Amino acid sequence: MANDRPSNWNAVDLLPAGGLEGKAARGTPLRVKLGIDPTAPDIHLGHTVALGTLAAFQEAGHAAVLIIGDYTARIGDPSGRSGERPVLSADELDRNARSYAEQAFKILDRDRTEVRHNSEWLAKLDFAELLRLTRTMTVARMLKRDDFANRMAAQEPISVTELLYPLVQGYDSVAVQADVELGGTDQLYNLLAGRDVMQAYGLEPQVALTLPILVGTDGTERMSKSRGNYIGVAEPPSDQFGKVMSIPDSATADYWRLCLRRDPPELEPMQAKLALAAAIVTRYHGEPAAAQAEAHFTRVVRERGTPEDVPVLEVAADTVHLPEVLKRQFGESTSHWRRLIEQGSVRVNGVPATELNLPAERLSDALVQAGRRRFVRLRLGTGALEPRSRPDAAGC
RNA sequence: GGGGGAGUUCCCGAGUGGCCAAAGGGGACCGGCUGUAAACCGGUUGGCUCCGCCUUCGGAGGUUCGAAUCCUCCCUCCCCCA
Repeated sequence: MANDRPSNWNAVDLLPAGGLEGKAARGTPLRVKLGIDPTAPDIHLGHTVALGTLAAFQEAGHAAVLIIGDYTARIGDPSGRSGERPVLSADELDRNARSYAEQAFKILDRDRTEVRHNSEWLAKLDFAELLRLTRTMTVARMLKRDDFANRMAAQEPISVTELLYPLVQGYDSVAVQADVELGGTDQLYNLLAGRDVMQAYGLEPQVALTLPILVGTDGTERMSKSRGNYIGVAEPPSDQFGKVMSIPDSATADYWRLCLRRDPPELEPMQAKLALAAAIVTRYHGEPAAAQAEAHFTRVVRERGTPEDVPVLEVAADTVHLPEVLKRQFGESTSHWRRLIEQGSVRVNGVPATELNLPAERLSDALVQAGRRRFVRLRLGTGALEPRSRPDAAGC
């Protein structure tokens, strides 16, 4: 049936040829593995490409095995890396692991997903077993892969631990007896190494299915938290909407296919992107939230209006130092806000601010806008702006 | 174990005694324009009680009127030979 066709899986590679059909012919549900290392607290749309395919296998009646790489994260996957990954603390990894699984269920069917943490078997792996594992691979084969070859050429460090990564990932496949493993195209090497490891352990090698890499909001680099070009599945609706709108037009079609597993609609670029943003927000927050996010976008970004909900900040009755107020509300430094005020991009009640201090009489209920999208309403109160204001009773 | 090289502001990367808060690029932010938080063009990009002051160039000392730049020791990393 149509569901079993690779086109439905967004697959780039499906190796070996015919392998999947062969396994499917057994008639029993396949065990489809996807591993995610909890290196950051949130899942973003980049992760959802493979998760979506895993969900598609689920729908087709196969078994989804989601591996939270709480142990492999300690090694650091070298795939696509130009340098070593920073190692997170055990606490952080635990926290991340929890939120990962939770967020993954926005895509997967919770009741039909087998979630495993690879610490379950890797923590018990003893040295003899590790040695057995390392004999399945040669250094020459390892160093042939692009990531390492490039780093060698650039005289950059490669740790022995990193070399171990593909083997350990392969060991995961042994542990869960995977029939198929999913991963981005950058995972091809690891997925194939898994085949060798399985064979060495007397198992039928898994089928490797690779998926396209989703570009981030910049439209060129792969989506990743560390590059700051990501759209998180747990982000607030209006942020998701805005971020989707910020992707280049050229990326919209891919987003439709990879994030939503749908064909892009035949619309003008702007309309297609608006529809995409709405569809993505709907998926993760529901339709009402999507409608609100779109309204917010239209109002604030397209029409340059004021949002419906503006946060209120209490300030003391003394003259208010604008940079300090902005720093309080939005972070950054007072120097940063000074610069923006100089550039005329901070408005008080719609008028560009020319002075740094705001006299008390102009302060009451003042709407302060910093740049296009940041707003705060000031309200007189006891909220003393340290350190320049003295403790006074006048405020009450 | 021996020899060589490197650590600069968010990132990459110039800078080898004062003209350095430190070139250039990337990123980010702001502005213009626009169909968007796209594209394109322009500006900004250490901090502060901000036209002056303070803190930065792996760390700690030292030389000097003055050091990212010179000296000493230490830490980290890379390469080559073994």
